[in-house]
Amino acid sequence: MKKTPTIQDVARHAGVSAATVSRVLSAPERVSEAARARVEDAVHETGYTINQAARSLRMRAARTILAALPNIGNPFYSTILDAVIGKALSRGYSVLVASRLDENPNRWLSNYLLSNRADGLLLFDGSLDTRSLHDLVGDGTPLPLVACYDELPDPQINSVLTDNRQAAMRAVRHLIDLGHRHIGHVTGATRNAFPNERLVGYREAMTAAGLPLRAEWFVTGDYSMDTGVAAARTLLALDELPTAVFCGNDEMSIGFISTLREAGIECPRDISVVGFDDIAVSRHFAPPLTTMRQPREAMGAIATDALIDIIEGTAPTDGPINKVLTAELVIRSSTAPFTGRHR
Amino acid sequence: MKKTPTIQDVARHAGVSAATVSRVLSAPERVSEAARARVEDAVHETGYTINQAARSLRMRAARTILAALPNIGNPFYSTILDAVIGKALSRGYSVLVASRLDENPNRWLSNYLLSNRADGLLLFDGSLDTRSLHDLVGDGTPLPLVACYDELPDPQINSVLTDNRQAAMRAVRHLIDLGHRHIGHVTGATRNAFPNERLVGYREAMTAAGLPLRAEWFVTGDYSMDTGVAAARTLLALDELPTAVFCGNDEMSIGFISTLREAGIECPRDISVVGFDDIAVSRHFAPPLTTMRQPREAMGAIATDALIDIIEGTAPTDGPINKVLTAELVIRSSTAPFTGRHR
DNA sequence: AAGGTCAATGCAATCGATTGCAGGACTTTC
DNA sequence: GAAAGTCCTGCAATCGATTGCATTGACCTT
Repeated sequence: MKKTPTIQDVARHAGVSAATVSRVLSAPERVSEAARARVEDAVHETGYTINQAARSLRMRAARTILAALPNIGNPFYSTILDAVIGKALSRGYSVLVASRLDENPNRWLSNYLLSNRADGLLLFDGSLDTRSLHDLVGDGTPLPLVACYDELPDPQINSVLTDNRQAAMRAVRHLIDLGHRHIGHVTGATRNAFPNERLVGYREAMTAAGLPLRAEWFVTGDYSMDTGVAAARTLLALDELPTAVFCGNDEMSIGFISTLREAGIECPRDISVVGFDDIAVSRHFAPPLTTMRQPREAMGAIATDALIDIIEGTAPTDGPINKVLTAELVIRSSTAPFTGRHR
Repeated sequence: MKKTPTIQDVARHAGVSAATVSRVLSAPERVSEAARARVEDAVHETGYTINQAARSLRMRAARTILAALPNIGNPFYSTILDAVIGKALSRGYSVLVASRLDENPNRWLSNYLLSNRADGLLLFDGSLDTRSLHDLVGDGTPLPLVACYDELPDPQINSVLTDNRQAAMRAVRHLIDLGHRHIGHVTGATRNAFPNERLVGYREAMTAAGLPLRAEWFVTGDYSMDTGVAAARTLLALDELPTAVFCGNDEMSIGFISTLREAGIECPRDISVVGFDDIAVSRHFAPPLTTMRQPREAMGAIATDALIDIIEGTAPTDGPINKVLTAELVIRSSTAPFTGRHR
């Protein structure tokens, strides 16, 4: 029946003013031993919890960050989000999550950020174009923002990301080292103005090894399993298959491999496949996938730390943060030495 | 440089009072055509966005719900969460996410709910015991709460869940119909006082068919792939394997099947496996998994709708909501008729 | 023309926590 | 003993939006 107690109720209980209660809670050393004890008792007795809305209004800070993801259903993002939430919690922040904001990003962003709901933005969605980002950053005081997605954004923007180009090169290099010469690529869609770094890495590795890029072995998907399936169908329609394929992520690899198998093409016997990300199932897939493991937990934690540092003004101010992480080649069973003969 | 505009700024711009601006925004029909137009222009010019903290304080409502999950990294939960976020958005609510709250649930809950950060709780985590729930519900006015997890909770608590017992029975029944008699079970841990409904369903189906429950074919995991692996190792150490196994979820099925394969036991040739949930990879796994599909999107959407109805007081008040959804048997290739001979 | 109705709008209190400023009690120092 | 300093605490303004109540004036009715 009784409403939740306010700081005034606690003050009355302890026989002090609301100001003193507030100080006990946020700067205990500025209050006498005796008063502190009485206030602490009163807090306990009344079951007081701070009203965050009032605090946010007064402090102009919500102690909340917004994580914007293209799709939480995707295990890649959900792992990162897990790390984000953990880190945010340990620093006393809550996490609001927005997903699938393809429809009206600006409405979203203002809805959350310019309205004291969230103090900063962790952006995992590369589909928001650079203009939107700049509009945000350029709006009066810069908006606390850390980008954390595949394509390299504007270096002016704070970012934490893995070196996708290097990683892709190493993945392809691995196939080349195994003796493969006919290497295809299933790319995820390039969603914004930036080049797809994994695709660029593929091209560079091929070119560096003096291998030709065959247009018919290059298929575009969207990082979903279904487009991995579609990619396999596309290749199956050809006269000649590549002996190895670098897939833009593990999900496409899974769809790709399982579709080939239905057609009698076994991996790695007939075709080697390298994926990207090392999602949870990759270890247990049949065959276990060779893949470039992205340090997802580290990504989430580092990006969150950086964002909160920016929000709290404790970040170094000499230029934007541009942290680059390195992916790790995990060799399992979806790749094997090339044993056949070309032509 | 200039701070974000307030409702006062808009009022000055439009030559009206703040009250009128507020009314234009929330009850346009109560304001004259002319004033409305001027205010709308002023809103546009100033780039005004409402300060949610102030609104929450005044309204005693945050238009935010809290989703508490055991683990977002798990694709099962992340799909539900996606639906939750979509539905919440369409009703004008934001979603705060808490994950892994095993450590100190009460601190969490008060931190979020009793402090005007969130208006209600969507609980996906069965590890919070009934006592905690009741403490919450019984605290003065009942806390808007909808539970949404595997084990059937106290019927006093609003809930949206699938009929796990029925579904488990149908899964086992499917194996029996295929001719299997030696059927094992890999169960997820029972995390609270309630019985694990999938396990109960397994037992009932077996008993109903007059089949014996062999203790050595019953293994306990925790719904992770790793415990699926462990379960397979446990069974491999036995003299005699079951010819079919019902796994408590798809992730354990995946770990289970892949580990058996390494030991030369092929699914479904040597052993049939039924999973549960129908997560995204199940379709593309090798073999594609036969499984009980839970209507995850529907679960998330219905639970969210119910919660918001409760928050807004538009829910029917005649007793708690107890919605039960039905899982669907999806037959793929991990199950096959029993062809061998027993004994 | 007086009185009544009604729509439109403004005034001012309110939500609950924070904090600059000032005052009181007490100690230190010369 | 007085001035200066220290420590603790309370007063009251403030953050920005909402809303009950009062006021205004246009228009209608008799």
